[in-house]
Amino acid sequence: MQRPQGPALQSAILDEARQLLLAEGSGALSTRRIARAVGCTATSIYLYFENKEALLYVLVDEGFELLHGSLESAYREASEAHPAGEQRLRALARAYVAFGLQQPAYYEVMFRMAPEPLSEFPNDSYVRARRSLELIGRAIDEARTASNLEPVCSSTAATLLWSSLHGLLSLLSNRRIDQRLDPTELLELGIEQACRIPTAPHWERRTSA
Amino acid sequence: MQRPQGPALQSAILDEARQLLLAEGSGALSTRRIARAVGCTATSIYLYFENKEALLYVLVDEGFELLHGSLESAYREASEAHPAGEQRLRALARAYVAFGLQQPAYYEVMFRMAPEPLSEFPNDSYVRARRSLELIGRAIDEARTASNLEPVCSSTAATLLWSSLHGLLSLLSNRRIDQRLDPTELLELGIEQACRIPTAPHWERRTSA
Amino acid sequence: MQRPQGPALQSAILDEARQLLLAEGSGALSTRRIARAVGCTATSIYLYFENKEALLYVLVDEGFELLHGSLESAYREASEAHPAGEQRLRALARAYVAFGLQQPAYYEVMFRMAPEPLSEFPNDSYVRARRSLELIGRAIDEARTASNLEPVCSSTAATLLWSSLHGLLSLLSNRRIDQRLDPTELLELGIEQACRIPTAPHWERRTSA
Amino acid sequence: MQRPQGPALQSAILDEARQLLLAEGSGALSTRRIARAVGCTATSIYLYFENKEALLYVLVDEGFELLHGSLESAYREASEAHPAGEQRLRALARAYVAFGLQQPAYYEVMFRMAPEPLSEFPNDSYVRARRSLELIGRAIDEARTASNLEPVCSSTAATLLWSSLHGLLSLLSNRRIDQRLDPTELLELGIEQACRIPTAPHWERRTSA
DNA sequence: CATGAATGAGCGTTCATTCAT
DNA sequence: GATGAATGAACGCTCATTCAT
Repeated sequence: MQRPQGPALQSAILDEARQLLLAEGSGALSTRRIARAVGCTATSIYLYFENKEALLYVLVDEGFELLHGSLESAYREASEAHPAGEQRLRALARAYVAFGLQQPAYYEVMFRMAPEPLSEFPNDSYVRARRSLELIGRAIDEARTASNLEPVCSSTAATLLWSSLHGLLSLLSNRRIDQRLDPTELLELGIEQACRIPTAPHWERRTSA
Repeated sequence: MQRPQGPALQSAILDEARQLLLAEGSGALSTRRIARAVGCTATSIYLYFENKEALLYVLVDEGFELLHGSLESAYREASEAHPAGEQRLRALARAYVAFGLQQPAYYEVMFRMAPEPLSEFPNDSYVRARRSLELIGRAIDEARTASNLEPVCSSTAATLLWSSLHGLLSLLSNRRIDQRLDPTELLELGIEQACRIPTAPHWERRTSA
Repeated sequence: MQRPQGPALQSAILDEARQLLLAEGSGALSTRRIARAVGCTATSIYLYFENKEALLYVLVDEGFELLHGSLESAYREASEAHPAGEQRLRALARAYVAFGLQQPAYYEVMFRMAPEPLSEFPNDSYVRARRSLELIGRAIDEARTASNLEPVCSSTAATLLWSSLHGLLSLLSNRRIDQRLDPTELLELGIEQACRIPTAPHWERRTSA
Repeated sequence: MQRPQGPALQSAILDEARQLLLAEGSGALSTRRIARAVGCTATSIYLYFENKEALLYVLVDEGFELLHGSLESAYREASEAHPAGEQRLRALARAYVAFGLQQPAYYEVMFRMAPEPLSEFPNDSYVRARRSLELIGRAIDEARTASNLEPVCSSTAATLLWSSLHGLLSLLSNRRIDQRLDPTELLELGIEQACRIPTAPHWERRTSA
C-alpha cells in the first residue's frame, strides 16, 4: 500500500500537487516534481488528468470552495452577531483578505495567474467562483437596504469591493508597496474603504452641473 | 533595413520585448523569444543589456516615466480647469486607469510581474516610481483641505487609492471579471469609489460605540 | 540495435563519456557531447544520472574499483612469488603505473580532474579510494620490517610513493616531458625511485650536524 | 592616457591577463574579461595576439622565466653556502616547490593545463622551459660526482626529481590527498625523497639474479 | 589603431508530453 | 493500470572569433 493505485493514486497526486503548490508556490508545480513526491512516474499523472492544466483546475476549484466556505461562515457568524447589514459586509471583506493572506498559493492560481494557462476553465468552476461574489453582492444589498442608499447594481458593487481588496493583496504580495507603510493598517483601512458602498455615480451628477 | 543595427537594434529589442509582454504576458518573455522576434541572435541582446533583468528594468523605468508624465499633465490640466482639489484627484485616477489600459505591457512589468525576476530593482527607479504616488498624495491632501475631512496619512490614502484602481485593472486584464458587466462602467465607478478619500478609520469609532 | 535503450543506454553513455574523456580531456566532457556521441538527446542522460556530476562519480567509482582490483591481484601474485616485502611494493607501483597508462580516462577523473566539478564527492567513494593507498601502505610496512629501516608513518610514505608515480604519469600524459627521453625507461626508474622507502627525514639529522 | 594605445595597450592587456590569471585562475582567463578589465574591446586583443592561445603562451613564458630565475638564485645562494653538491640539489627542489605553492596559477598553465590548448607551443619557449631542468641536471651531476654514485643519465634523473615534486604539488592542489596528513611535512619528506639521486636501476641487477 | 556590431556554438538543466509495452 | 524510455523545445548565459568601418 506504499504505492497507491487506481483512484487512490489520483488523490495522492492531488495531495502532493496541493502540498507542492502551498509549500513552494505555483512555480514549483511541475509534473515531474509531483510524480517524484507521489512516488509514481510522470506518465501516471496523465492517466487521471488530461493536462497539467486540468490538474490545476481541480486545485483552483478547491480554492474557490475554501474561499466560499470561509466567506459563508463569516457571513453566518456576522449575521448572528449583527442584525444590521453593515457589519456583515465588513466581515466578508475581512474574511476575503484573510484568505488571500493565509492561502497565497491558492489565491495566486485563483486570481492572479495569467489567464492563458487557464484557457479552458470549465464552466461550472466559474459558477462556483461566482458564488462568492454573489454572497458579497447579497451583503451589499442588505447593507444598502438598511442605509437607504441610492442603487448601484449589486453585482457591480460587489465586484468593486472585491477588486479593491484584490488590488491591495496583489500589490502587497508583489512587494510593490512602500515598506515604510504598515501592511496591517493598510489592510484595515482598505477594508473600510472597500466597504463604503458606492452610491449613484458622481459623473451623472456632474453632467447636471 | 530589415535587420536593425546598433542602437536601432537596442530599441528594436525593447519594442519586441514590450510586444511579447503585451501579447503573451511576462511568462513569455525570454531572451531567445525576443531575439527570434527581432531577428537577431540571443547573444546580441547581451550587447545592449547586461541581463534579462536589466532589460526589464529599462522597460520598468520607461513605464514609470510615461506614467508620471501622464499623471503630471492630467494634474496640470485639472488644476487649470478646477481650482478645487476634488476634480484633480479624479483626473489623476482617470489618467492612471488610462495608462493601465493603454500600456498593458508596461503596466505588467511595473506592477504585476512577480518580484523575484526584478530582484535588484535599482534605487533611482524606485524613487521615480514613488513620484507618481506622491503626486496622488498631494492631490489627496489638497482635496482633503478643501473638504475639511479627518486626516489619514496622505501616503497611506494614496496607496489605497492606487491599489484599488490596480485591483480593477488586474482583474480586468486577467479576465477574471464577469463578462456581463460593462468594463467601462466598472472603471468609472471604481474611479469614483477610489477617490472617496478615506476618513479616520471606522474601527476606532467602533470601539467607542 | 543501432540505438541502445534502457540500461544499455546507460552504459553506452558511460562508455562515450570515458572515450570523450580519453580523447579530449575532461574539458570536453559535456552532457551534450556525450549525447551526440551516443546518439540520444541530452535529456536522456538525465534519465540515468541525476547530474553531470553524478555521471562523473560513477566513472570515478568504477576507476577506483578497477585500480584496487588491479593492485590487489598484483599484491597477491607478488606475495606468492616473493615472500620478502620489497618485491611486493615494486609490484604495486608497477600495477599503479600500468593502470594510469592503460586507463587514462579513468585516471583523469580520478586524480587529475579539477576538484570543483566533483564538489560533493560521496563519502564511500573516498573510502574505496583510500583502500588502494592503504594497500600500498601495508606493503611499505612489510618491506620496512624486512629491511629494519627507520620509521616514517606508513600512510605518509604511501602518499609519497603514490604522488611520485602520479607526477610522472601526469607529465607524460600532458606531454611535458622531453621527447628525447624514453618513457619506458623513465617509468622503470621512477618506479624504482618511488619504492625507495623514505627513512627518517634528513633535515632532522641536518640540525645535529 | 586613461586608455592605453599602441604597444602600451598590448602590455596593458598582458597585465590584466596576468592579474586575472593569478587572482582567479586559468578558468577566468577569457578574452571578454580581459578586455573589460583593460577597458578596451575584445577585438583589440586580436590586434596584438593571434589567439587567446598566443596570449597564454606569453604568460606561460613569463612563468618559465620566473621559475628559472628563482631556481637560479637558489642555486647561486646554495653554492656560496655549501660547496658540496647535495645541498644545492635540495635547494633547487625547495625552490621548485615554493614556486608551485606561491604561483599556483602560473604553475597550472605551465605544467598542469591540458596539452591540446597549447598545441602550437613555440619552440624557443620550450628551450627556455628546459633551462630549468638542465639546472637541476647540473646540480645532480655535481652531487653525484661528490658522492661517487653509479651513473644514470643526468637529464633523466632531473626529470625524475621534477616529476616526483610535480606529483606532490598536483595532488595537493587538486585536493586528492588525505586531509589528515600534514602538507608541510609531506612536502619536506617529498623533497628529501626526490633528492635521493637514483643509482643504476635495480631491474638490471635483478636480471643477474 | 581600434572599435562597434554581430555571430554560432556551446553550456547544464528543466519542462510537458507521448508511445509502446 | 501503470511504467520505462525517450523526446524536442526551451531556459539564461558565456565563449572565442570575425568583419566592416
